Amino acid sequence: MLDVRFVRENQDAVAEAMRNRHAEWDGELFARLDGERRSAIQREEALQAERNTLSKQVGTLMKEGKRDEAEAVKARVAALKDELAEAAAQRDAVDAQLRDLLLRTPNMPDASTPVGDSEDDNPEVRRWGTPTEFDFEPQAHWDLGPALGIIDFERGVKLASSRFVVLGGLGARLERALINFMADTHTARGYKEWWLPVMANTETMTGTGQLPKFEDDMFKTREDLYLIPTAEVQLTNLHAGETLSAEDLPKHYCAFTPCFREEAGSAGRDTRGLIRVHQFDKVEMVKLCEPENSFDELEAMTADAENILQQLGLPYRVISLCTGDIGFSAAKTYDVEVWLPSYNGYKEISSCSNCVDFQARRMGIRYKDPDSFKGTRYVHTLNGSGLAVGRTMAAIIENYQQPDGSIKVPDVLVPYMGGIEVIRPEGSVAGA
RNA sequence: GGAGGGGUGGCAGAGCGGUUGAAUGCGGCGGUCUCGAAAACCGUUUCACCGUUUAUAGCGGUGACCAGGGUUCGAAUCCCUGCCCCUCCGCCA
Repeated sequence: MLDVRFVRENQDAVAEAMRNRHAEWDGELFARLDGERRSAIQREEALQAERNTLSKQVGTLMKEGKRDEAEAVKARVAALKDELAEAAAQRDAVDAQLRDLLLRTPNMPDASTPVGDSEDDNPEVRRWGTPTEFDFEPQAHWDLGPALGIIDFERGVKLASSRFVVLGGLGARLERALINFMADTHTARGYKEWWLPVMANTETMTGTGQLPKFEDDMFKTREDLYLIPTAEVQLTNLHAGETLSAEDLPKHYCAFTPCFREEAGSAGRDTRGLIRVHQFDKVEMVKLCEPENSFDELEAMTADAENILQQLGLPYRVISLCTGDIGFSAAKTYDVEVWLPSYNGYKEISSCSNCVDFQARRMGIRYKDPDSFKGTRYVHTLNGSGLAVGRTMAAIIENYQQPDGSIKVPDVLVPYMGGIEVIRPEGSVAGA
C-alpha cells in the first residue's frame, strides 16, 4: 500500500507510474476521497471533543450535587448523539473507499525499473552458461517423464483435475532431493528455515498484496482460508504487526512449501508438463531489512537464486522486469530464467523482488533504531524463489537427458538421491 | 466435542461506570552522587490519525486496555457476538 501522504503530495508522479504499469488509476477520485476523508474526520472529532468536555462537566456537577444542572448538560450531549453517529458513518464510508482504492493500487516502480509495455521489453541483465546442445533430437520433459515412469499426468487428472500431476519412484525422490538441496544450500548461506501453514487468512493475504485484488487466483476453503500461492505470504507475514529492533535486521528467511494457484485466466498457456500446474513445490526466500540496504539485499538474493542453478549446472539468464510486466507489490524485480530445450528458450524459474515498504505498510512491520532516528520506520520486504521445484525438475530432465532417454543426475544431487547417478526407465534403475 | 477460567502498557500486575492513557513493581532512558562502578535518590518512559507548522520539533484535538457491536451524558470497567489462551474430560495422526 502506498502512503496516503506520499500519494497526496506526488499525484503527478503516481499517475505517471500507473500509466507505465498499465494500471488503472483515478487521480481525481483519490483527491476527492482524500479531501472528504479529512473533513469527515475533522467533523467527527470536533463533535467527540464537545461530547467529552460536556460529559466531564456532568461528572463534576454530580459530585457537587447540582443535579438539575447535570441533567441539563446530559440533555445537550444526548442531542449530539444523532449528529455524531452520522458523522462517524460518513467517516467510515469514505475511509473504507479510500482504503480500498489504495489496497488495489500497485506499488510505485523503482527508478531503476525499466519503462516498458510487456514482457518483450524486459532487458536481459546477464547470462550464465550456454543453451544446452544435443547431438540427438531432445525430447520434452512431458514426454521423457512419463516414458521413465517418474511423472504421471493422467493420474494427476484422475485424482484431482487437469493441471495436477503425480510423481512416482525416482520422480518423487528427485522432487525431495531438490527440496532438500535447495533448503540446505540457503540455510548454509544464512537463511533461517521455517515450516509454515499452507493456508492463510484474509488479513495475511491482504498483507502481502494477494487480496483484495487477486482473489480469483487462489483456492479458498469454506472457512475463508486461502491455500497459499507462495511461501512469501507466510514468511513475510511472520512479523506482521510487530515493531522490530534495528539490531535484529536484516532477517533472512527461507521455507519449503507447496504452492497452490488457480491459474484462472491462463487457459491454454503452458498446458503441457510441469510448467504451469495448480500445485507445485517451491523453496522461497524472504528478507526484511532497513530501507538503506534493500536494493543491495535484492542483488544478493538474486545471486542466491542463481547459485542454485549454477550448482545444478543449468544455463540461465537474468532479466529485469519492466514497468509493464512487474508484479503488483514489487518496486523492482529480477526474473531468473532457466534454459528449457522444449521451449527453445528461457523460462522463468525464480522471481526476486524488492517490495520496499509497500507490504510492510499493509502488514505493519516497523522497526526502531534509537541511534539513527526517532520513532519507527517501516522495514523493506523482499522475496525470491529459490527455486520453483517443479520447473527445476523439468529443466533437469530436459537439459540432462541422454540419447537413450535416461536422465543424468546433476552431481550435487547424487548424495540426495542416495547415490543414484542416472534415472533410467522403470525396471532398469541403476543401483535400485 | 463437553465443562470451567481468562485476555490491561516491554514484562509482571492493579483498576471493575466519571480528570485513568491507565496505580505499583521490574526493565529501558536521562540526571544527581562517585576517580569510576554498584547502591540510593530525582526525572522520564506507547502508538496511530486530524489540525497547526519549513519540520518525521513543539502545541491542540481524536482514537486505541484482544476485535466488532450495544447500553449510558460518560465504558478498561456493564451487555452481546467473534477470535485467541489456560485447566479438566473425551477423541485423535
